[in-house]
Amino acid sequence: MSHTLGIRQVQKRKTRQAFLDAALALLEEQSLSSLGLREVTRAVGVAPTAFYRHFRSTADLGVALVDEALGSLHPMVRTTVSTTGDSEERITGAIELIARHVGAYPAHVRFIARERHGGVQPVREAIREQLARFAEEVKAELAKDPEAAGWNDDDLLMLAHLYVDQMLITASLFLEALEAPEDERERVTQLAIRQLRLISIGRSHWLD
Amino acid sequence: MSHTLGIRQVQKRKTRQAFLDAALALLEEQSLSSLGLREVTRAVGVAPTAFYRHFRSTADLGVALVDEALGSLHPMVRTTVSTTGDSEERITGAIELIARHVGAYPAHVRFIARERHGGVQPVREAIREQLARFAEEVKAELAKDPEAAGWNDDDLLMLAHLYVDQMLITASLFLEALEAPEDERERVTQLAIRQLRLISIGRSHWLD
DNA sequence: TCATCCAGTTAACAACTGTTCTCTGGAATT
DNA sequence: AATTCCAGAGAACAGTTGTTAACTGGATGA
Repeated sequence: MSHTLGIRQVQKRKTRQAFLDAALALLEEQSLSSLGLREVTRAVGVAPTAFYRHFRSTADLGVALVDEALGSLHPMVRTTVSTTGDSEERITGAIELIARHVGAYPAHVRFIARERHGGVQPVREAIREQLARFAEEVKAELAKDPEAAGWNDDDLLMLAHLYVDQMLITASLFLEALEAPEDERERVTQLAIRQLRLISIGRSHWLD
Repeated sequence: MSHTLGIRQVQKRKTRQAFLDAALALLEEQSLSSLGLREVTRAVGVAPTAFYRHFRSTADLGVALVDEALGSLHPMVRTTVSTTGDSEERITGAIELIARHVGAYPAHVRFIARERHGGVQPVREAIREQLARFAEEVKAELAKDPEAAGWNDDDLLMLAHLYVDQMLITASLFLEALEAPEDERERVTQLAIRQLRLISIGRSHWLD
């Protein structure tokens, strides 16, 4: 069942990845709606027309970037939410995971934060879908927790969305603090932890 | 102390406002970093060079738009937070106010949501400053509430930021639901109310 | 071995961009 | 009444943009 790719397909994949990498780099200081096709091909070191062998448009490339940035993140979210242990441990664990991820893939995080409300409709839509999937997955994990007894589906999804949004806000804060001194990042960490803690408290008294 | 403006200054202000209006309209389907100077002057019906009489660059225009969109909003936020009454009444009141504002100034709201993490640094900075001011003001109002007894300054500011971010998330959801049928907007309203309610519950048990 | 395929190239297109310098005509100042 | 000021116009600049068509040459499959 192994699927050995020919030289041709391997080369094509490599070029395609070069497009994604170059675009992501260029998008650190501009939005997708101002990203030019020629700009990307120039950065890759390839003729402008080669672009069309891989993408219909820059919007199409943007959608591919959304998949790259968020597609592989679902398992991580699931395991993070479902981790057993003290509520406080889970909070600090989640925040540290976010901090680590932002440190490892800052350009991806920046891209998602920027284009979530950006000027390119298909990309906004793709991000919206992925975040909705995250919320559904978080909801499914929350439902397993004994604390979810008595909660209805709507309220669980409401809480899940709160967590997902909070995750993005925190990621964006870490991104801004990336180049800042260590104590600024520590400040962000403490802020994020307390916000999550307050939500957690609200959660545990929801049915009072 | 009345300051009557001459014909010249009145006309200049009018043209400047025309630039802001035209730009805001063009920004409904693109980001500021792709907004061209000529594009704006064409929409206003004026020569490209006239732009420089009012703004140094499109980034400069963007900063002016931030002030227009958020500058006049501070009194509204203050009075909303400080409104007396049942906690539940204050929540529904705040959400309805947001819904009304989004309905009245959708382009402004879209602009802020889009450029908060957008590709133009001075504009991001201007938005960040305004939101920080909002948080400080919300914090000041929260501090007056008897429920704030025993809270330290850091925690009050943490809560204030949570409210401000939640305000933006809600506004963005209303924006997406603007053209949608009435029941979708009602769904958003109910979601926002419950999220605010959960935060409010967390707040009241924070010191337990 | 030979015909087919197809990722990437080359050349050309009309249209667009930001910015400069020079000019104009009516408002503002003296 | 004479002078200064200045918002906007006009023309020109060198570069840029997306998209088309026709091509090349090495990998692929018969």
